[in-house]
Amino acid sequence: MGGARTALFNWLYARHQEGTFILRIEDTDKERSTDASIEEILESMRWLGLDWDEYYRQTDRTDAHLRAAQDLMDRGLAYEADGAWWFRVPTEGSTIVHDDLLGDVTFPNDLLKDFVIRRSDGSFIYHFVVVVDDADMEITHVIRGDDHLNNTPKHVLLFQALGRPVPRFVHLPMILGTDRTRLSKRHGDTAVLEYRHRGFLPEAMVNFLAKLGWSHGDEEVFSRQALIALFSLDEVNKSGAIFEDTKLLWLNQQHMKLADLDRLLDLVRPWILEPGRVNEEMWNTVDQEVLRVGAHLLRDRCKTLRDLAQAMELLFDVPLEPIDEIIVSAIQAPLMIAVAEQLECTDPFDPESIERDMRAALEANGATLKDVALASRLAVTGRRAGPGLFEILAAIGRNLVTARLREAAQGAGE
RNA sequence: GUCCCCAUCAUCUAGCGGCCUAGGAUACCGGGUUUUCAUCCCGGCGGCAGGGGUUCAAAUCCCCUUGGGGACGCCA
Repeated sequence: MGGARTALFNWLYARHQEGTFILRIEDTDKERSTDASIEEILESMRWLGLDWDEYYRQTDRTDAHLRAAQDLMDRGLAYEADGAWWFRVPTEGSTIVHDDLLGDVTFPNDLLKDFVIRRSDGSFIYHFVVVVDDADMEITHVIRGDDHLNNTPKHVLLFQALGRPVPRFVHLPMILGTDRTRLSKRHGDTAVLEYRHRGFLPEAMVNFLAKLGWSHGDEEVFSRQALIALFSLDEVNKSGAIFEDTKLLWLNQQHMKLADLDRLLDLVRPWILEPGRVNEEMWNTVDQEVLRVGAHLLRDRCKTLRDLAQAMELLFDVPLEPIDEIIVSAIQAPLMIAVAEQLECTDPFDPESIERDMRAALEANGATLKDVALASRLAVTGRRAGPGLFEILAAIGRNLVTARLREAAQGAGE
């Protein structure tokens, strides 16, 4: 999650500046960097919509690393010991890191020790490779996590030894878990893709992550375009933030309300099909307008795509999965039959006509809407709560509505 | 232990010396709207870690303490 936030800030900065966003996989540790772990990173980036202009793996650039290391050896700035190549750190003076966020941070050199740049097996160490790559790729801004601040003097020294300009640094504060320690797999860090699985919208995740450390006055809800337009390093915070998903849930709801309806339907589709009650054919043959209107009515009370999918199931011709018990009294049953009969001829089948005809039918039977409102809602939707009765009836459609009314009336008193 | 960073409500934060008896958002609690629920609107709860300075004036600047985090690998 921390990596995603770092990637996002880099991406926002690059896009805002209309610069180049390079995705570089730091795979110099064979143990850590597997095809699966790299694929997860790529898929997370794709899901979040963080598109890249160039792509590298550091291990693809070994030739360049070797040339740079050999250069240091040739000039006596590095030496070999125990089969590894070591960078010689000056014993005197100090190294200053100019950080655009934190200001100047001074590290006495005598506290730094010589460090390995090339392992005895011939592979290179991250600290060395990252500097060579940044220099070769003419990276202007190094925006990364706070945990790298202590490594930065090493990097500065290497840039200087290589005779290359030192880029600008921005060290972002850590994202903390609810236990206040750095977010890690052991302490409740959830993979980015897990949030996709939980039914979050990528733009909500992006909005949330952006706000974790960046703020723009009192504004809370940002579209991707707005973030690109407004993002500025000047508005980045210096202190660590705890990752709590209560606000993420709220943001997701906000973005679901903002989302284009057709896109929302595409996104919610897998969740509706997943339980298996609604199949592909039913999805394809149902009136699209039913889905659009239904999604529009239902999304106001949903936090995630999962919630929405569960709610939208009632739009399909499948047995209701009642959330609340459907209770129809012996007195209500004939009234509901009368309503069903009336609705067979209601035309058009829209909220206004339904309300008018329903009230008329009830009045003709000496009853009022109040007598059957809740029972009808339960019969047709399987729950006590939901959108306006006439709106949801109209959205569900005549056939399902009348069938469910009759079915519930028949089961009355059981 | 050594070094580095950070410090405003439970959480995310605004604040860059006077506009602050500290503003917004989430969460929570009330009220309104809604035939229901949600949305929405209104209100409430709740914080400048502590102590010294500097200044006419400090949440804002400086120092100390405390607290939190991070780094000290032939990991990144």
